[in-house]
Amino acid sequence: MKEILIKALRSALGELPEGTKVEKPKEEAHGDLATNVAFLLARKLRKPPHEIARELASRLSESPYFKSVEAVKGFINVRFSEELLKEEFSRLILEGGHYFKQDLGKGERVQLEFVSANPTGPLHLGHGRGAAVGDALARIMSFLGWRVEREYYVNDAGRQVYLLGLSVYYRYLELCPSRDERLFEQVKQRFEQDGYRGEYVKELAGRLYGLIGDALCGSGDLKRVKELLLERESLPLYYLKRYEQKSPEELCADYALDLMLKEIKEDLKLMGVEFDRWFSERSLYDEGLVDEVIELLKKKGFVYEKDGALWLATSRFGDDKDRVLRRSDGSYTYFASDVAYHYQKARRGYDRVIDVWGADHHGYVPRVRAALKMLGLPDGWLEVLLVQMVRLFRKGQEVKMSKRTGSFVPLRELLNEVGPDAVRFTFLTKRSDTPLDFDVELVKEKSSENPVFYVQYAHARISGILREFKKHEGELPTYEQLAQAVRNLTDEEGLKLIKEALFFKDELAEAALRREPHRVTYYLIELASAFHPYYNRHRILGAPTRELALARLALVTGLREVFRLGLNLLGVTAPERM
RNA sequence: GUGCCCGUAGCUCAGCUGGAUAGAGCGCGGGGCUCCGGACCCCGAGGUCGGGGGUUCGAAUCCCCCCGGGCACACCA
Repeated sequence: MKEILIKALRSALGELPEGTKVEKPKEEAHGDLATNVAFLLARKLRKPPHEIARELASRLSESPYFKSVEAVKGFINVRFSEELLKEEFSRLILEGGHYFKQDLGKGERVQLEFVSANPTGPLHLGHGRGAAVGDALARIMSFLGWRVEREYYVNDAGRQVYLLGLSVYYRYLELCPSRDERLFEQVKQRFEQDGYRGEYVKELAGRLYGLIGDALCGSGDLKRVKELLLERESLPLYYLKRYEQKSPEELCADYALDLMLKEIKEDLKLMGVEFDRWFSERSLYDEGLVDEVIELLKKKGFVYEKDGALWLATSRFGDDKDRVLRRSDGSYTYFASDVAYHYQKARRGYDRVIDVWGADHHGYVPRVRAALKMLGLPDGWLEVLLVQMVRLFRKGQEVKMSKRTGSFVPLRELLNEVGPDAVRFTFLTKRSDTPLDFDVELVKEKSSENPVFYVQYAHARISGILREFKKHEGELPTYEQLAQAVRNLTDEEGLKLIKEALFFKDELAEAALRREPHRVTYYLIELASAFHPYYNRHRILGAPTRELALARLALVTGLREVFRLGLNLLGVTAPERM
């Protein structure tokens, strides 16, 4: 819709001045669209804005696209002509959701990395938010012409993974009657310092014990362990491949990783989120990429040694201080693998990379950006979308979440109780950089009052109308017939609905360009809250004349396309009945 | 202490690359189909947009200061 006005302005003015805006006015009285060009031209033309506006308005009013063009206090307010609206809407009926396609991405290859939670525990609410936002954005962007790849970065290396292994090992030993007590005490001590205390660790240990019995209780017969696992467990066993020189802790870690990752994949699948690629951090080490990138940075002169550690001079590119790549004990930091990871992404040839991170990682942004700059990547190449924390409430009481202490609400629990649609939609009713208070009880109890149902209901209701028509007449009109029938729509409110529906195109574009999927959510709620009153006031099938009935049928058919596409892009189902 | 995010109706939040009279849902009070789906609709009450300065034709929106909350500030992630 905006495009139509912009084109008209261009043909009247040529190049539009910097800062030209076309927007939907808040006030309906100010037309369908308004523009500020007159203000911007005032200085250059040395004429008062209202005068320019008046001249421009009279020129624009010649266009058949507009019913009216008014100049008010310097603004130019236009209203689309009925013919244009109906014509566009006919196209929408004929083309379906495809009508809203636009090639904004121009085939740009963009990688979207999101969730990427450590596989050291089940996904919780915060991860769910990241999943909802990342996936919706992926859907929206790929609909609008970007070539999007979804990726999950698996942190399967490093200290956290070791601690997971340690924790499982400890819980496992607890279960062993024949354990070596001295060994147990030693493990216990380490566990009590840094271990993961969640219930799920006990479950992992219990399952392991069920599989391998006492095999790891003493000095540990690793070969026997592996045989038992292979024999009895149907896991991907990706991590258990090279077990020979591993410690019991490492073996436990690998077992836990396989299992956790499987769980995580199931959680996400339950939510309707699928990734194109699960990228293993370990593989970066295995393939020598960490060393390679450090070597490269060394050559460029950004790496130095101090206190036995290897540092990257990130402060030269906007970071607060330099960062360690390799500790004095020879181990690598997560930062090192992260740099390698992004280096690897760059080598894959993406035009752009979008990382969706939890806001608690925001301090991390400058150092990664600095490293990318050193590697010669352009400034805008990496976009980081920070998703704010989800604060969890139960009956008005905040529940502090921590994997270590094991107190958190698993995503799975919420998905089971509330349903994926409500969960996803709820996460997308907030701008992602606003912290979100999530009262579990409230969402559970109020589930029927959740706005998601309001929107889905609109879709189901229309579907019901179509069913009804079919029941009486045997068959629905063809899309061609409906596209024609739109012309006979006479009521003012129906035309307003048509207009609202067509504006989806602009809202979608905005959502994609600004990386703000929640705009789609709000749009849909608004469209639904325009549709429901209409339904209540106007009979569709029972309209005074058959002509009008068909026209209204065409109207709701087009609306249904919008609801269906919109919900779809949010990853929410559009049910035929509820 | 330093940096980032947030502060809008009783609650949860939109609106923020400046635009015309600040919105929605929930909650609260009152009402509505003999009819295509009542998970709906209609009416109402409810605001110093945290506070104060500044920028300009115009500020919830941009800048500065202050207050309040969150997060981050490791050779942890």
